[in-house]
Amino acid sequence: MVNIPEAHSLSTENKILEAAKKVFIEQGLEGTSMQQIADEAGINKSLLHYYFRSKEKLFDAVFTFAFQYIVPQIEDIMVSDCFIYVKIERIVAEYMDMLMKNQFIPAFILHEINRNPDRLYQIMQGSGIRPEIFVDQFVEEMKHGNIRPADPRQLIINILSLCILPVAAKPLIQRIFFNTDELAYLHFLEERKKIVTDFIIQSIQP
Amino acid sequence: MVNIPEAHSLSTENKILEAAKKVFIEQGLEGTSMQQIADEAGINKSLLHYYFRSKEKLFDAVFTFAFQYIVPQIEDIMVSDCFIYVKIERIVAEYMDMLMKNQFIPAFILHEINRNPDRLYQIMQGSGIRPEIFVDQFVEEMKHGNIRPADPRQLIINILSLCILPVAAKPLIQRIFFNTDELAYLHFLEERKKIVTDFIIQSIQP
DNA sequence: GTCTATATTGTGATAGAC
DNA sequence: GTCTATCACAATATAGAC
Repeated sequence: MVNIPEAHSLSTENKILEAAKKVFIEQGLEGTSMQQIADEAGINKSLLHYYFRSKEKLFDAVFTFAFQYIVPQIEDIMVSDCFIYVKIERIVAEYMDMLMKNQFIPAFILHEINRNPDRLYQIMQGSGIRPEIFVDQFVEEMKHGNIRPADPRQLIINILSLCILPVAAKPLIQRIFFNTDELAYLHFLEERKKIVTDFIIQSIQP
Repeated sequence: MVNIPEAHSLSTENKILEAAKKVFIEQGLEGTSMQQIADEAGINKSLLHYYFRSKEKLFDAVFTFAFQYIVPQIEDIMVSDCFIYVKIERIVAEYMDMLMKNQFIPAFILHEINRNPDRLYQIMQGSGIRPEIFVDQFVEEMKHGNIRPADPRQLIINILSLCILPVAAKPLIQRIFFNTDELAYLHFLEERKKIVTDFIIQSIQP
């Protein structure tokens, strides 16, 4: 095969997707117009409909990306075979790193979760996300006496809450505590990794 | 004064405000049309512009309400003179109660925080919200040796995260862990009050 | 595949009768 | 104060030339 199949086409499709990610994730479905996405991608409005049939379909592609991006990244760490306390330390650090690099995704997902739970259900069906992995791992560790007996669901939500909300509410916290200083807040989040890890580990020690 | 001034007018204005609260908070600024609000209020579209000049002005009224409703309610508990551990227990319980009764407000606020930080700044200026109260109280308790030395801002964010995110992400968590069972999730949140309180208190004990 | 032009519907907002 | 009718514009989406 000498020809590179659809090389040009794929490039345009990717330009659209990248532009749509940026604008949709920052402004939401209704807060975004097709014109904005076309401008961001540097192409014509009609091309959006050529590659994706409708605004909804384009949004679904972006939402699927964002959801799969933010949820299952940490499964690999969870099923690795290091000590549970090390796992938690790595999950907190890597998850917070990822969130800091994608600051708008948490509020974007939270908004969509509440605005359209049905779409969420579709996406979850199609993706290989397996929350049981985390529950099972914690139950296993409890059996072995490595962590204190407790509801593993509460523990999972504790970890996620402490990582996600400081990013989802960043502009507010940043203004209240740091006078909108960007670097100061990033430093605050960096310090937070150890604080959250210690916080969690202390709560599960037998 | 025998006449009840603007009795009829106030009633309509309130109907509009209540309808706007419901629709805006569930669907956001751009996700809501003036027609939806008028339908919800059972009145004509034009009346919205008669009482509030524009969609933005009506939204500002709703956002101000939601923001002032969710943020400063717990200041009173904080400045009361009971023991700090009792304060935290009461704050967690009352705050989670309030959030459970207003399930859509957290994601609504988080979305607006990211979408329009400037509006947030205006609202905060106008309201009497004083985050320093919490910082000062914790610093004071540290001086007296009642709680372990730590960054009070991290502590405040820990408490808020553990209370807010489980409500903001309710439809997702509910589906994953409880198969969308409403009562089961409310029970889960009810149990959570004690878990979060113990969690926090353990982390601040000297 | 990419563009221009256009169809069509929905939006926020206003004018004016009552 | 409340309604009907209507404006001006922006939105998604499509048709058709190239």
